[in-house]
Amino acid sequence: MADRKYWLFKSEPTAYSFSDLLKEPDQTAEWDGVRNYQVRNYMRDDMKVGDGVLFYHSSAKPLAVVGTASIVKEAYPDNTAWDPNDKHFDKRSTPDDPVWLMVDIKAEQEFAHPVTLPQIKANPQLQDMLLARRGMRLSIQPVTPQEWEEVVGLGTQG
DNA sequence: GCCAACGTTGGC
DNA sequence: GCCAACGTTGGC
Repeated sequence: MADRKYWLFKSEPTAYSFSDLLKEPDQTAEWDGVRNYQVRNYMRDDMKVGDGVLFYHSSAKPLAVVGTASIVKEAYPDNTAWDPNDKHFDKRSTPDDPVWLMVDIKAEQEFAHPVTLPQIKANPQLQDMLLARRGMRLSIQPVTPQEWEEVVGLGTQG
């Protein structure tokens, strides 16, 4: 599809890893817990079924993109926001007026060669990746088609 | 509406 | 464990 977009999803593997995703029924998971407006807006306004996802492990060894996934369900209310027992509970969000959204992603492939952060920083083709920027903390970031090609190439072929 | 204080993220 | 870079909060 011509207008397929690409994203990078960060996750701390101690909280949720790519192998956790691979173990899910149908290798599909709800990406809940997003509590940042910019990230919510990316999900709400720009993410479509079929978009590509680079799955990145943060605060981990190694820091690396470890595989790919795709969007299989577009933004819909994040019900964890109105669960008082949930870590990400937010009383401003209700079923009638949801503030926070989530999408579903499905694993596509696990990289034979995880693409590490130092590798990304050293690669001239990937100099502009938001991930490599100091202070870039968004848990979901847009990725260009060129960056996608490069990272997937490195991940699958080394 | 400004901005200092605070909490969080996340690489190092 | 440190701390820079952000986003959010709350006093004024």
